[in-house]
Amino acid sequence: MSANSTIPVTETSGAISRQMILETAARLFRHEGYAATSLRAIAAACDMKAGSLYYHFESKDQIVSEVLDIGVQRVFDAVKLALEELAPDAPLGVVLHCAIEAHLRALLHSHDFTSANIRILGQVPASVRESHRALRRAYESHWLELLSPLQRNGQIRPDVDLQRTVYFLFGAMNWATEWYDEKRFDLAQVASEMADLVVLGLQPPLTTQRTRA
Amino acid sequence: MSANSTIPVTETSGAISRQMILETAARLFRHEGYAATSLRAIAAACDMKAGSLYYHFESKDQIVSEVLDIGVQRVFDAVKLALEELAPDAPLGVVLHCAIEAHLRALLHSHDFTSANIRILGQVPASVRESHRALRRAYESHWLELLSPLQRNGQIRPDVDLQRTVYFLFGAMNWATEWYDEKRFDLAQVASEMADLVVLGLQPPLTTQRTRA
DNA sequence: CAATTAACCTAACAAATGTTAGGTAGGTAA
DNA sequence: TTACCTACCTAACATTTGTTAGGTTAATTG
Repeated sequence: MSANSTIPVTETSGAISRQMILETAARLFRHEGYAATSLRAIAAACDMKAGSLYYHFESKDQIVSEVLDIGVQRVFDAVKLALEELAPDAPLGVVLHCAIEAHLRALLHSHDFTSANIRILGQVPASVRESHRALRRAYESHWLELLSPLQRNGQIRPDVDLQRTVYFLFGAMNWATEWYDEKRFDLAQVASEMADLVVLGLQPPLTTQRTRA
Repeated sequence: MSANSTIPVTETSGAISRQMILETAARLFRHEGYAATSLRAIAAACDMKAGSLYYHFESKDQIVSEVLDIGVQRVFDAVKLALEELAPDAPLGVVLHCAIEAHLRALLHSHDFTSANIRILGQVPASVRESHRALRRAYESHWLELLSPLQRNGQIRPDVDLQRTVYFLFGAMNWATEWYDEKRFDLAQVASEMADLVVLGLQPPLTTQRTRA
């Protein structure tokens, strides 16, 4: 944390390596799974040897633990940032579309951390999963607090259970890691369709379309 | 396949063992993941030794391959069976509720095969995943053929992309393996809420509720 | 210059892995 | 009884695993 006066932006070589290890681990975890990704494979992809990883991390558990946390944090930050740019009285459709697109973009485009998170959460040791749960809960709560005023507002049917709705939404979004292909789909359009489905439903409107609540 | 005239229903002891191995493997795969589940662990849970598994199966790949196929087939059969009991002109809400509940029930209650399927699909060797894909495609198509006439019917908005809708639905349903707890939730109610969300959407109806299309 | 430190490597360890070859107890059939 | 077959077991194999102890090199610091 000490300021370097001569070389201002350069991180230490160790911090760079550490970052590369995490990114490599995330990529391998995502594609091969947790147990199938060996420390030797991670090290080799970083042009290192397995033993050297222990200079930066205490154990494999610690590596995967950081990967998991970074994964949620990235989506969390992306969604928060996107929502901050909205007007405070933005209607339900706009809010959901914005949040969904931010989540999907962080999940599918930006980094391997988020995809890895979803894929391997069920495979890591219980202790790792346990210590990771608080962050996931916090992200879940953020969505609840996003929808809650909109229901009090009358923009969401009062008989809708928001907790379950968030589960459904997370499922629909996170499942995209299984089928989304950036060559075949347009992310913005996928986000629009998902928001429309959730807000409007499948059934056609009963009255003329230009009605305003 | 030869008929046994004296003991009619009894399967051979080998077939019973084979079945037990598959069920045990499904349970362990589901909870521990693919790579973390050793043949010795599967064998021990069956009161056997690892080498004996090779009397019934050629390899670990073959075991996991059968587990995957059984997993999809169970949901497939359950959904088909449930839909057969519906009137051919049943409205969208009823059809979806019926199919969703059948899928969720097979996924969450009946067996470990379906949960294992979702959890470990991304971890198995590519060759196994490849040979398993046809069956998954078939199940996906079944849902498409379920919704397609309803859209031609006018019960689904014409601008909805059904392919994407099925993806969203699968995600919402399959994600339930991550949060569903049979002590805390009622499966029938969860299915109802999900069907309502997809059919009606979150927003309140614009006109009086007793309108009929 | 000497001393120190950061960032690796080498080489090994005990344990666990999928898999195989060959053996064996118990029932069935001739 | 004899022969055979089913359904296992034993014991080993070659790898691979996470992890550790100790060594090495280059840069930095005093």
